[in-house]
Amino acid sequence: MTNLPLHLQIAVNPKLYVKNPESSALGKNIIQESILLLDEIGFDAFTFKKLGERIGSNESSLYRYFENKHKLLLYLSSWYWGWMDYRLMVETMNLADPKTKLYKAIEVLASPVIDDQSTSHINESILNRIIVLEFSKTFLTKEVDQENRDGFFLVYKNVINRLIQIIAAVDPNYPFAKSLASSIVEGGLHQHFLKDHLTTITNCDNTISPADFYNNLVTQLFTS
Amino acid sequence: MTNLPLHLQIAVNPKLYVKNPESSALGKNIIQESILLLDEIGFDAFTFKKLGERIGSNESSLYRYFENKHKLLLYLSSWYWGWMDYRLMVETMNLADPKTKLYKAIEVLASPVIDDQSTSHINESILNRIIVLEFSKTFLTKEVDQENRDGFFLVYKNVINRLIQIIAAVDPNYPFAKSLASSIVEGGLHQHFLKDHLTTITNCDNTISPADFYNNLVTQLFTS
DNA sequence: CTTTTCTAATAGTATTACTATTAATTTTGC
DNA sequence: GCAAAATTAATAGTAATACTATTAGAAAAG
Repeated sequence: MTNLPLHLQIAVNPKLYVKNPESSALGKNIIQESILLLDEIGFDAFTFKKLGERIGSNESSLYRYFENKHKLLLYLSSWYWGWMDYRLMVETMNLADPKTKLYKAIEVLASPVIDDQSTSHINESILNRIIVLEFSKTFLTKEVDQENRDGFFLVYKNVINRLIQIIAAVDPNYPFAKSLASSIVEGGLHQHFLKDHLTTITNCDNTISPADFYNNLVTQLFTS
Repeated sequence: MTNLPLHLQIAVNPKLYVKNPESSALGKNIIQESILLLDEIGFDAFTFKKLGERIGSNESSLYRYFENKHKLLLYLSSWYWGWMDYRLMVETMNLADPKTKLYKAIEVLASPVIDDQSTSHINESILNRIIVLEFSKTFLTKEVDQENRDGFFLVYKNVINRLIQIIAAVDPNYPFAKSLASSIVEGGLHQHFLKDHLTTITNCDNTISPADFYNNLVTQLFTS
C-alpha cells in the first residue's frame, strides 16, 4: 500500500469548488461526511439539506463550498483519481521490466482499495465504493463536452495516459493502447460493481479480483 | 442489418410499466417521443411534464403508463437489449465456426447502430445513443439488488450470457468468459461514448469502431 | 479599534415528482 | 342500440428539491 506523505496534498481543479474545502474545518467536515452519506444513501437521494443536518450546519453553508452536488461528486472523483495517479506513479516508478510495470499498474488500478490511514478525513476504501457506483455519472451528462473543456476530467485522463505509456512500453506496435487503457480503468470499476450486484455475469468474486482478469488478458495479448 | 419481422414484438417485463405502452396510440407516442426528448435533453433534465407538453398530453396521463422516469428508462433499455438479443441470435445462428461466430457477435454488439426501418415508432439509432449515455444509470443505483431480483435486467443478462456461450465455444478452458463478455458489452458502449466526448483516451473514431478493438483483442486472446 | 471579510441562519422561489379527484370519452356486453 | 364499465385526460393539489437573497453576528486584518 502506498501511503501519502503527510506534507503532500492532492490538488483539485479550483473550478470544482466555490471555496476550497481544505481551507477550513467545516470544509473538511463536508468532505468527510459527504463520503459517508453518499455511501449510505447514494448520489440520487443525497441532498445538501441532509448533509447539513448530519454535520450540524445549515444547507446554505454548504453552497458556499460547492455549487451543487454534481460539482461535489466531481471534486471527490478528482481527488480519488489524483490519489490513484500518485499511487500509480510511486508503485511503478522503479520497475525496469515493462511487463512487470504493467502488471503492477493493473494491480493498483483494479484491485480492491484499502484505506490509506495517512489522510485523516478521507476514507479511501469507502470513497472507492462511491467511485464504483457514481463516477460514471460525472461524465454521462449532456454537459460533458463543456466540463471536459473546463478540465474537470484532467486527472482521470492523466491516470489513463499513464497506463497508455506503460502499455506502449510493453508493445509500441499495439494499435489499441488507448482503448485498452480506458477499458482497464473503467472496466475495473465495472467488474467490481458486477461482483457485488450482478454476480452471474462476472468471474470476479472475493478470491478472483478484476486485476486477475486484466492481468491474464494482457499476458495473452502481449506474449512475444 | 437484421430487420425485425413485422409480426414479432419485443416483450418487456410487465413490472416495468403500469399500462403496456404498446396497447394504445398514446402509449406508442410516449415511447417514440420519449426517445427523441431523452436524446435532446438527457435523462437528468427529462421530466414527464416536458414530455407531456411535447405530445400534447397532460403530465398525469403519462403516469398511467410509467411510474416514473427511471422505469421508463428501464423499459427502453429492456426493449433495446431485447432487440440486440434477437439480432445476436439471428446473425450468429448459422455460423458453424466458433471464431467466426464470436467475430460476428462482436460486430453486432459493438458496431455503430443503424435504424431498423421495420419498427415504426422506435428509432434504434437514436435509442442506441440514449443507451450509450444513460443505460449505466439504470443499474448504478442503491436499488439495483431489488430490481435485479425483480428481473429488470434479465434481458441484458441474456445478451451477455449468449456472448459467454459463444466465447466458451471458442475456448472452453478460458477462465474469464463471463468477465470478458460483460467487458465487451459494457466496454463497447463506453468506447462509443469516448469517441464522441473524450477522444484522447480511445483509439476509436469514425474509421475504427469499438468492434475492431474487441475483435483484435479476442483474436490475440484465442490464437491456438 | 474599526473596517472588511467570513460564516451562518432565515426565509424565500421555482421546479420536480408525484397523487387524488372528477369529468368526459370510448369501449364493451347484452 | 344503449347502459355499464373501463379508459383517458384535466385540474388542482402536496411534499420535497435545488437553489438564491438578505441579513446579522463573529473573526480577522489593517
